[in-house]
Amino acid sequence: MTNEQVGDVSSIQSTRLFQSNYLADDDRRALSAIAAKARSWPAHSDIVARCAPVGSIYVLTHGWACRYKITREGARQITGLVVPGDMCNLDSFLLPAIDFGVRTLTAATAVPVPRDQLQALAEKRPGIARALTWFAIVENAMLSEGAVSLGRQSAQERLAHLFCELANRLGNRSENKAEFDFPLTQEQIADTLGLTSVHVNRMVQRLRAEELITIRNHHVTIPDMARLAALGGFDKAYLHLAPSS
Amino acid sequence: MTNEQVGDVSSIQSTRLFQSNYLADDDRRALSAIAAKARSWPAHSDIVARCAPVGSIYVLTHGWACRYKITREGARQITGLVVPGDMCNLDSFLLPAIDFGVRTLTAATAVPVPRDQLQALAEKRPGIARALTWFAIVENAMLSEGAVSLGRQSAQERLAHLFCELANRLGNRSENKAEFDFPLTQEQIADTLGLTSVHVNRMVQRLRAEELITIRNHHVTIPDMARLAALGGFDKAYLHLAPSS
DNA sequence: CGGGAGCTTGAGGGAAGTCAACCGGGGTGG
DNA sequence: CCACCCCGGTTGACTTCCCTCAAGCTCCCG
Repeated sequence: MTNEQVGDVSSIQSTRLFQSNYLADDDRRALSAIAAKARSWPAHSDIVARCAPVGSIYVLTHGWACRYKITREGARQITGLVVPGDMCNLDSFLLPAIDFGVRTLTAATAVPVPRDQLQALAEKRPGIARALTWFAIVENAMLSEGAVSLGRQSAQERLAHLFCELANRLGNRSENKAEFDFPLTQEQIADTLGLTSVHVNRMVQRLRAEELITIRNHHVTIPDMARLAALGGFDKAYLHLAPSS
Repeated sequence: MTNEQVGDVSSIQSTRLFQSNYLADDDRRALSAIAAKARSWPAHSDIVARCAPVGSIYVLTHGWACRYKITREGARQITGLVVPGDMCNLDSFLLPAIDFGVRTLTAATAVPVPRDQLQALAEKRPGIARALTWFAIVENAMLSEGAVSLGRQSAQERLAHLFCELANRLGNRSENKAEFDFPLTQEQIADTLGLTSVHVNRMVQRLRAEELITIRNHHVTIPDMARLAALGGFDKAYLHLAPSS
């Protein structure tokens, strides 16, 4: 509930791309003009299948999704969580097929933006080109931080880091507290953090025992962001959020 | 030796950015015009310090470098290896300061491209804007693949994957064999793969024992790429190389 | 009320980490 | 020109974090 955007009409206007500082008003109008009709998916279905040709960039307006890859042995690694306002497959802007899949974690709605038209727009409107580059760079920064987490942090630290990141990305922090709807199962958390669901379970319990987080009804509460951030070695600088949040 | 580019004059012309298919001839001329004089660094020195303001993108022409972060506890994670032809800090195109450091691994030379001028160029020349976005997207793909490796592969698999990636990026494969100069210490490999140097040592020995790689005098030989790729679950698709290589 | 997905718990094992010592070669300085 | 030093590679013993397998539980939903 708390992180429902009131008045969200499932349109491109509610997305970070649209709200980018790099866009002028007529850039926004042009973008609105090429956005296709919003489409919805049930939970656990592919928005974009791995290596399939894709003609659109999907901008998520409702629900959660993830980018993921499957190893030969069948293990899954989630390489990025996609929350409302994010682009699912920015890479499709220049790549006709992407080597990862995008799958919904909940029922979700996304606005397709046709690649050809977006490319044409970027050609004529430097603001749009720059906004896209900006998002690619920020995605880069998140992946780099993820590499540090996967490579050099313990399971507990990774969990703390993940919850801190989401609290910031979802943007409903108030002072030192935060809470947000959180639809992931422990198995999906495991696939994000490079762990097993069993171990995630034990570590979540430990975080609970230390009163660092509460998870109930798919809703996370963080009573003391500073303490959780300290545990997870979290510094939001890499998210490059607008100063307001 | 084998991967020296003969005739490399330490200029921007030898870099992947310059050779991008997205650039027209006059884009290339404009790019050459704003590139500053090449600068050299000794081994193990910062090209860009973490969080320091940076006014240029550095395009590496000689030697190796890496992007890295240090955790609170002092552990290092290398988030990307930078080889000749690569950009060290593409992120600086839009970010006035980056939250990672770029450090040379060997003596190295790079060409600084002033950010302001590059931005102005991208504004007027869509080809340049698109080339930059392209590189950001490919960097993204490499980081995503790295996440899979860090999250879901064993030490041996990660090593095999790393050597396969480098063999492809350095572009001197011939049929099923590959060899290239490789300046990293085992500790630096460890920092790349999220391991310790002791464990890297043991696993490298195992790869050697199975005749999958030879390392001598900072030179790697891979007698059977297919076998190493199979071990590392490596598929070069994510590198989005030009079809020629 | 039954079924299933997801959470929880336990026992045991294995991959990788830690600590510590030794080796070996290339560079430096006396 | 040789001795020394230091960095990087190697090896061994021990530890620990996380995985695996397996079973039981809880809650939601039909």
